[in-house]
Amino acid sequence: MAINNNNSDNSLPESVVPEVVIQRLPLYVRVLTQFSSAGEEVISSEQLGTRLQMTPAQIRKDLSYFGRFGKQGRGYNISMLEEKLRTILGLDRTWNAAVIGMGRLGRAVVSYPGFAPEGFNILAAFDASDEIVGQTISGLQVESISQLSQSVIDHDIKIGIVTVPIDHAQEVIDALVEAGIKSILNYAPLSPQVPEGVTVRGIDPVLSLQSMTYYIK
Amino acid sequence: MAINNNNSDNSLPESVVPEVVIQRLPLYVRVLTQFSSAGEEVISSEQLGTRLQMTPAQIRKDLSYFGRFGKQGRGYNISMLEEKLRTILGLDRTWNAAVIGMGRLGRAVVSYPGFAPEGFNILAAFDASDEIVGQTISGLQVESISQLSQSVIDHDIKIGIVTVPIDHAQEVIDALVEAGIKSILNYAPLSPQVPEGVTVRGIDPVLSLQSMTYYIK
DNA sequence: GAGACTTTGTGATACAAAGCACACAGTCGT
DNA sequence: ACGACTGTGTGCTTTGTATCACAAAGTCTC
Repeated sequence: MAINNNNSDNSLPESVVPEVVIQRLPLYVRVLTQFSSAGEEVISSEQLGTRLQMTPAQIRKDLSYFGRFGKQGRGYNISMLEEKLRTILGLDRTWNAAVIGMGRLGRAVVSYPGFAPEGFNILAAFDASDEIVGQTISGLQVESISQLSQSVIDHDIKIGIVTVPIDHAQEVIDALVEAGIKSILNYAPLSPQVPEGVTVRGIDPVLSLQSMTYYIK
Repeated sequence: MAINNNNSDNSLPESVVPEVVIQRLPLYVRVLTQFSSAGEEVISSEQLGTRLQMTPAQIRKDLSYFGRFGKQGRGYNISMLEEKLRTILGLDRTWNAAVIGMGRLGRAVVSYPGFAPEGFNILAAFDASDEIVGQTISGLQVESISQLSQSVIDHDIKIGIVTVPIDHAQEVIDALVEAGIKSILNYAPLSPQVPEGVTVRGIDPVLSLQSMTYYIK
């Protein structure tokens, strides 16, 4: 069967690989990194599955979308697999991001030390308020949102992180889309409308809590 | 994405409802609240679907797991449906939570103003470090983790929010489970191991970014 | 280097979720 | 108060995803 899944990006809009699979790959990368720095060299789908609480079969199937990385009777070479997965995901390079909304949440995001080590660099910060524009926060000079388009070009920004209050979130997202951004991380508590080809992921702790309470009872 | 475990064997009809459905209900509640405060009284599955970018059929199916809330030819009464859904989810009451880990992230979480209005009250804060225990942060006296079990009882805490560094996350989660907590919101970048009956939801912006980069290309 | 053992990669199968389509209940205009 | 509409609730179909199961490929031991 083996539909030939090369890494070369043809401009075909739809990928054959299910989105759920893509979302699991970073999980694999993370575990591989851990095992790797623990000095291990080889790992089986069984071990990966135990760690991630999923079946070995699912892991093998997921990986089989992209190639044949394992050796029968042995398992996967950890550093080789990690590198392959990073390349597939585009994690073999760095990505520039902008944060829009420099309130409490935006400040927490720009000063969060977890992005840079993973190759995500926040290079620009925006706000609508004249009070805040011009201030320097975590080493970033806050710009006016009207500068967005230009700044996206200047800094080669590929990712927008939205931390504005809910009532401005949709318009900020529209502006990001207008500026050519295709990947948005949205902290505002709404389901934004975006055109095809734009990926949005929401970070919403309240939503998570609200679905957990169903099970306490 | 995150691995969650649930299986409270209550043979109640509710245990039959797929977890994905439960996770969508808070979304419906949110939109209903918005429409309601915009003065609307009735909404159709079509309108809801447009707003949430899903098919009307899916919304009707989801709701049909819990009863018949709509009127043919008219739609759903907004405030009635909102109330029903809140009751189903257990959002018709407040829930007490504890935050464990009072570093940068934990401080941001306890001072985040988005939880209380939704009925989630953070009543206790914990840390392992002697430096921090005893301090007052956002009106909370930081306690030692050894106090956890007792504090869970004293404050009737039902939700644990984990904001410790990754290398202590599993042990903190174990301690929460040990203390009888069944719902955990995990900010640490790992897939924790928990026994059946405990629900964990992960908040992990890096993971979200890492799966988005696949699509920029 | 032969035979026992391990673990992959994948077709086939089973299961779960989403979407369709329509009978039926209720609404609205005249 | 009746006919044209509207929109729900749901059995059935389709699509999508996870799991099973096993041949093939490789490893390890003596």
